[in-house]
Amino acid sequence: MGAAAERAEEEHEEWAGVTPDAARRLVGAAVEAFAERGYHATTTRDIAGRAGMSPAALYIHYKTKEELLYRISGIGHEKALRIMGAAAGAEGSATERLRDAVRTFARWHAEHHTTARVIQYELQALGPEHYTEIAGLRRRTDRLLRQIIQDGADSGEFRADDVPGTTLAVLSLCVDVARWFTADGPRTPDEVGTLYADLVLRMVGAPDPGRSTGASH
Amino acid sequence: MGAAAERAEEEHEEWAGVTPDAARRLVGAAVEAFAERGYHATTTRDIAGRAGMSPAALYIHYKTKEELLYRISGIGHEKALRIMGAAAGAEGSATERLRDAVRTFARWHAEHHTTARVIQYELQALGPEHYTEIAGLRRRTDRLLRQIIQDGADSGEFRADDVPGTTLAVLSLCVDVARWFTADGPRTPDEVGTLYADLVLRMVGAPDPGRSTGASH
DNA sequence: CGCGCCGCTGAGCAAGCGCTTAGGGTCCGG
DNA sequence: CCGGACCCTAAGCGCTTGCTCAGCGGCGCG
Repeated sequence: MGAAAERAEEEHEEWAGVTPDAARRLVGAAVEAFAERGYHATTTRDIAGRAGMSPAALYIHYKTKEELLYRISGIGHEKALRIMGAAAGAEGSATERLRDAVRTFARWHAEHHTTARVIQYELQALGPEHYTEIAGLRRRTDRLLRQIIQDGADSGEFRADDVPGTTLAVLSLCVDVARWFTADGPRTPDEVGTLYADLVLRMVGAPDPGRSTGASH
Repeated sequence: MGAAAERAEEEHEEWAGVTPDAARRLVGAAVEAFAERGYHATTTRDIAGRAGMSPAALYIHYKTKEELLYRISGIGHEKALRIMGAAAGAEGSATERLRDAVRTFARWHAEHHTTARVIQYELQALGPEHYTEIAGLRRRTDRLLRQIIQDGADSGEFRADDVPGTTLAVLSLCVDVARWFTADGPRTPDEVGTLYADLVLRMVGAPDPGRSTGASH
């Protein structure tokens, strides 16, 4: 399966793993609503309404409104972790892996900016034990990226005096895409990914000639 | 007045311009609460309680809870704009101005991370006309930074193929400091500012030798 | 001392919240 | 034809929310 087909499949139904159908419609509706107004400003009546059901129907599939957020956060962060893992586990130099990591990670945050906004900015609304569980996924993502940067620093490809600080900055940069990105903006998710990969490679002082050609059309 | 004295004065009373005393205590309490739990999850009873008053006292000084957020946003974004303006208006090369801009802007977002979190991440809770007014301040800040980067690109100091995109990334990086920074973390606001200035200068391909010496103490 | 004013409180209202419960369709195996 | 499993809805419960209002205490002024 080619990269394009793979991406199309991922995109087609982001919540394909959620069954039955009504439960899936509810997650979709909740993501939309949470991203637009925030978790606390969203009512269960609003979510149910968007999914085309009565308010009570929500509670057949989810115990509480918080559980909905928890499911969304879990699925989303697992996806983010898999994206980072694919880039980190690939073969190639630290430069190549970092470029791929930033490009795909930033692109995902743009493409799925509603989901990403929810899972990155509404975390504090989770209950304590759900929060720590999700925070664990985040830490694993963080460690994967840090390892790439550490590898590049060790091999001399990168000039990174402060590896944890640089990791933090790169992650912060990618995650924040979810905050400002809109589908009607001037940039496509692909362009954001490419731009960010270029910027980050320069940020870590990677050798320059490998830069891609930028926006192409 | 030296830089240290100036910073100490700014810090001493962030809301010094707000009178009378009770109104100032309310803004302080509101910023604290909004930053911790978010605007919608914060109750007027909580704000009043933190300020040591009854819930009704809030409405003597502010018409609505939203007006409190509006005042906070206004003061905060004006401060952010002044910081960026000071760096942009200073004399020196684009490199020097960009370093100064990123250093002070990121440092402010770390030092006043509670305020910054509120003004940067709770904007959507503002009413429509208050929102557009605050968005205007943000656009002015954005333009100041873009001009610095444009100057550097024009003079050949920077290699920035995509000036608006680079501006967006730099701003995003600095703003997002407010999300992850905590006072008990491993980095001081000063260190964050210095680190970020170094990272950004490399990101725009500025000549390297000007890098500062990093953490100093 | 007396009076008005300003800042504040105690009590509470209407509305909206998350969530529950009793019951009604619709389908399938027998 | 029946009976129950499965989804769903209408109605509404208890509670909290943003906000209001009548009234009170202490201060400055005459």
